[in-house]
Amino acid sequence: MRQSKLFTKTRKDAPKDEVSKNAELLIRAGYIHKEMAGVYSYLPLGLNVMKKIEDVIRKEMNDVGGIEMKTSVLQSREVWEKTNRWSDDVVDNWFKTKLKNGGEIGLSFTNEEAYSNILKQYVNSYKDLPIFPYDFKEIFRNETRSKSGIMRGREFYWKALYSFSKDEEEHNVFYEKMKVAYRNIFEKVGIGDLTYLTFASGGTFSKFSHEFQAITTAGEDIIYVDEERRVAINKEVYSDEVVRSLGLDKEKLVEKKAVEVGNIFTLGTRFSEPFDLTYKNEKGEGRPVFMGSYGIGLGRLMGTVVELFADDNGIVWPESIAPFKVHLIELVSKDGAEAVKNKSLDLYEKLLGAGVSVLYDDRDLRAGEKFGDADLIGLPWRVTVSDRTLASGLYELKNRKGGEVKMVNETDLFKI
RNA sequence: CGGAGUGUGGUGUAACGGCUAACAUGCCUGCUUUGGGAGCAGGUGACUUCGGGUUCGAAUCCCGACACUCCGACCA
Repeated sequence: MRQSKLFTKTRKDAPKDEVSKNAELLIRAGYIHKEMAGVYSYLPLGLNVMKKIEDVIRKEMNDVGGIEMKTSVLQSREVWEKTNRWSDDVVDNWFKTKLKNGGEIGLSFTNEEAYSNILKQYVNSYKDLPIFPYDFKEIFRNETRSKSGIMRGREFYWKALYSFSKDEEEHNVFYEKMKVAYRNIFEKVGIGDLTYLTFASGGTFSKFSHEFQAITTAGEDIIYVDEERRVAINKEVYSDEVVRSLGLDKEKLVEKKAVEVGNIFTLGTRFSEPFDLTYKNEKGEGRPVFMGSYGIGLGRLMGTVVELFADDNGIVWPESIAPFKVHLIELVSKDGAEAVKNKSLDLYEKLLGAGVSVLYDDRDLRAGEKFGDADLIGLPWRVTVSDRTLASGLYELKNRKGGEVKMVNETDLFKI
């Protein structure tokens, strides 16, 4: 896209009401707009990143058999009363509102009820299972204190998948697949090395749930990491007994701050029972469906990536989720303006033709400003066209992450 | 929800209880300049979050509300 058409602008000053690095940079670079504490609008660049993250997750979910759908944001009181989670005494962070006729409804704050209620209508036989529906959706939580920029909001976008299996055994097979799928996701968005499968409290149906914790001081959780085995224990369940039961060596565990970028959880029959979500087995006997839940907060993931890779000059996106792959900078001088513009436009169109996403800085600004913006916005590759490059017949290519600059011809540019 | 702090042009800041609320940046005009946020000139833009109070006089002091940030509790 032409940057002259991008209505957002960068700013030099950090917003005074943000301390967290992710929000500060994302606002300065024009990715997001703060509406209120814990609530952000996603501007064109920000939405672009969210979509990229969404695509990465969607692919992995589909690969393990996930089927995408979308549950409603407005939630019925009746449905939630079945699991005893409507009352504010039980769930204290509901956003609730009223219908004109006086009926009370809630804004979705998680999806177990919605899925169980829907699936009850379609699951009758063992032949219908297992199934793995999921959605991407806005979730609302009336947090008493939101913080850390987009990493903990009152409104956030997540992916939630629910598994519906015949029994625990079948569930476990899928659960293990999801561990792999999640690992792939975090690998692809560039935080694989820093993300640890973490044992956390499991609730009623399993000893542990599993969190994916990315190491960052911006995180809110404390975990104990075993570097060799690539696993960790959340402080909330940490004890000598747990360490022993997992076969870990207490001496090797290192305490780290981390952020939970995903979690997978065995629900068992906790939701299927109240909804009477059962199926008939081969013998015609009714059996409760065995469930699991698998969530990833996309905004939090985006914020985590910013926190982990940003440098003093701005954001540094991994290629997989950068809003554009290339930042094409044209630097026009008085004499060669037309030649540079023609060459830039030509390259812009060739790149687009080759399927490369490009942010083309066609604005009439000075070099320093354009470079500063490019660093702040953080696209992986910066290509500069100017009198100089024209004279050499080469392009200047700079890698945002490593910072190395080289002059390349068009063929090599396209190779890279 | 407990504790602490803050609220001033679009943005970031300044202003002892006392002149027409200042500076920077942004934005607009013109000139000049063109490889790391240049320069000059002119211009635009704030009833100082809201509501009360004290005072001859309030951005400034007091009370209340709201908002935002941080620490804690809680949570993906």
